[in-house]
Amino acid sequence: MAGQRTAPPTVYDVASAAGVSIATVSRVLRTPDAVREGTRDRVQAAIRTLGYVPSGNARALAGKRTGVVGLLLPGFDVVPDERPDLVTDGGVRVVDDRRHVTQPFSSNLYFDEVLRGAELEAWQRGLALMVAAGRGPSRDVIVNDVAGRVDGLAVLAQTVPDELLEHVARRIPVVVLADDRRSHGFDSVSVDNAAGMRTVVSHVVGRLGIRSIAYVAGPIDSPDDMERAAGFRDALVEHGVDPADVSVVHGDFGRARARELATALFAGEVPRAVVCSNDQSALGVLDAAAATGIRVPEDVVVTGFDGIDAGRFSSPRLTTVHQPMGELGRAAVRAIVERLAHPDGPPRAVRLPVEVLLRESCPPTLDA
Amino acid sequence: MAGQRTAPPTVYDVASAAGVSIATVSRVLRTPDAVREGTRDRVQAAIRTLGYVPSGNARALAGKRTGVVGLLLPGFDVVPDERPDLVTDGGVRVVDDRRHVTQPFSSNLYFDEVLRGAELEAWQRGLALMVAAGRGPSRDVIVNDVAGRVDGLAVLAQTVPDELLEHVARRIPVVVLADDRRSHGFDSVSVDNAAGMRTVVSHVVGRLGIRSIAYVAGPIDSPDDMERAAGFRDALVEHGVDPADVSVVHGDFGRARARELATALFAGEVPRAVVCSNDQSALGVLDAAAATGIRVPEDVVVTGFDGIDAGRFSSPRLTTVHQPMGELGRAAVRAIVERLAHPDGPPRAVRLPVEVLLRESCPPTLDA
DNA sequence: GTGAAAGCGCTAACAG
DNA sequence: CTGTTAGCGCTTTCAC
Repeated sequence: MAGQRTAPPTVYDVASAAGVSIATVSRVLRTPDAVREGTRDRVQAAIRTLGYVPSGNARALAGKRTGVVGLLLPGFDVVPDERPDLVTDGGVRVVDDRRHVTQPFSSNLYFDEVLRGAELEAWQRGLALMVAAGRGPSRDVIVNDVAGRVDGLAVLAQTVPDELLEHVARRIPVVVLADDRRSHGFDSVSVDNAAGMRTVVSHVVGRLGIRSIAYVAGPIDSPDDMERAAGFRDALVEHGVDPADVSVVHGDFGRARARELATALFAGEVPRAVVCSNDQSALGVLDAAAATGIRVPEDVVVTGFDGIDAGRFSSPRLTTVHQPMGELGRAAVRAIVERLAHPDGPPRAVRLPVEVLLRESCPPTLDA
Repeated sequence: MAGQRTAPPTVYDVASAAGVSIATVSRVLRTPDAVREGTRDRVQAAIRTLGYVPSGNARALAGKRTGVVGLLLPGFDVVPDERPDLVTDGGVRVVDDRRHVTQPFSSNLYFDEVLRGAELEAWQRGLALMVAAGRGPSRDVIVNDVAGRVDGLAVLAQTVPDELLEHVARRIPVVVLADDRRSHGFDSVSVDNAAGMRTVVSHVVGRLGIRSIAYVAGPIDSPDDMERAAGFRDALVEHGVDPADVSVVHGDFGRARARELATALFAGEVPRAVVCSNDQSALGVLDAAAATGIRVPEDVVVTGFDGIDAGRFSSPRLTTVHQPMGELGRAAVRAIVERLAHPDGPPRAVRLPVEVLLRESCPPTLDA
């Protein structure tokens, strides 16, 4: 049933088996109605018995379009998880997995969702999806490779250097995700970081009336962080808080670092709110609070940004600004399709709305 | 920078720009060392200035191999999540996301991991990955489409009907995942369900000395469930428990249904252990226990199977048999590559080891 | 309705 | 080392 595969049958094989020309075989596949029923049936029968599957490559070559869109993700590198304390029983490892610190974060990388969204949208439009990670030194090869096989390419921010992107953009449309690069001339789909941050902070300051605030920022070169920081400042100003009054610390978007920073912070005068530039940092702050005996939200409220899964499972559960990752993927595919339909015209930047999720770490109100 | 794309440059363009033949351009790309340095430089310069990206399709057609492997996932259908209680502030939705029942499961679908594993292995071997979901009535089209563009195809169990699979298997190697279909003549990569279940149950019966057991099974037609049930029975027999003494209830692998079943079960004589055929069911059992005031693990121990994320966050945390999903994906790509190298030879079935993770719902020992 | 023929852009002998 | 020349398998006019 498997083995012994010979050269796959081609249109020619089907054609002669059905006693027609290859053009007719092609028609049966692409425009069945343009072929007389009897002929069509014979061809289809031949296809079945020969086990014919048309070559997508030949098709793409002749048809000048591939029907495939590419998605370039940041390289997810393997994080070998080491676990202690194992016994082996009948060939099956048995591990004591209690009492370990619950792993820092869910293994659900955010781009899984982007990927699912992209796949869904591609499928709905009859397109196939090719994924690759732009990791390692072989990145150039990969990118060119993928670019050569697809009709359009979606690239997650910072996955590929601009120069490379510009190179492939001369062949196919490229849309950049989660990074508003309109200025660079690419189409882009991104999330409204500033508005999201402005909104949570408005809640903290405006609705909850908190004025003693600390801000845990991300790496200084992060475009996301810059937008969020701007939203943060806007909200402060809007509510009459002097930005100079809030203490800003720069983390690395990581949980561990945030925990250190927060521990130091809590050693001094504890602010009434800690606003974080992303969820991982916020979780680190929660860690620090728990370790220090500071209560959340009673003593300090904490907010994050991203909407990662782990924030739904933390205690207290994390108030955050949720980014619609699935939508990002879908919008990316849509953008490619549109650009394919309208090759000319100025670059477009799509902004996706975010959503503030108020959970226990910073609830709707402070009473109760 | 974007717009105004004209027909992409081809080898011919590069060749004439560099004053060489197309063969030389091809050589610069494939076997750079076979070209004199001066020539090579001129060609590379032409490539840069023209923005040349070789057509993967033409390449695949001429070279008789695509360098792409396909991965067919079960259709992840959109689960539109509806949330109540929203306010809108400055264009950003603000949602009260407290007090909701924590969503039934992590959105981390298990095949995300399979996908990541496959991508990683493909990348390491210089292959690209094409993904598609075999959903809906257009499945045949999708499958043929993908099959026509790749060198080999990995298919997640039950995603594609056998007949279709057999059809495409005549063109390219197919490997079935998570379902030992050796009997059908396909290569397969699967997980050792029976051994895993046998091992947890040995722990429950052998080490913990529990003899009053209930088993929450999955759908009767699930091959996974059958293997696990067999492992369950083996362990019982091995430890001298009469399988006829355990009450077996059939669920649907879903959390809600399991909760119902467990609630009914707990209304009668509460068993000392509930072994479940998958994690979702086990979580449902935990739900029922919590609602009924039955303590886990003091009154009843509960075990699951799969190792999904949600089991790490439940309370108590779930003892389970963890399946190496990432490895599944990697092994799938490996299997394809091997089959490509050895087209003939009998179908091979790869079995991946599982791991028992003892967590609080069924700890290593019952004292303390 | 159906067939003949010209490519699509590239690789891979085969000559020089 | 480099150029010539066949195709790879399919789509697509253009005739019939």
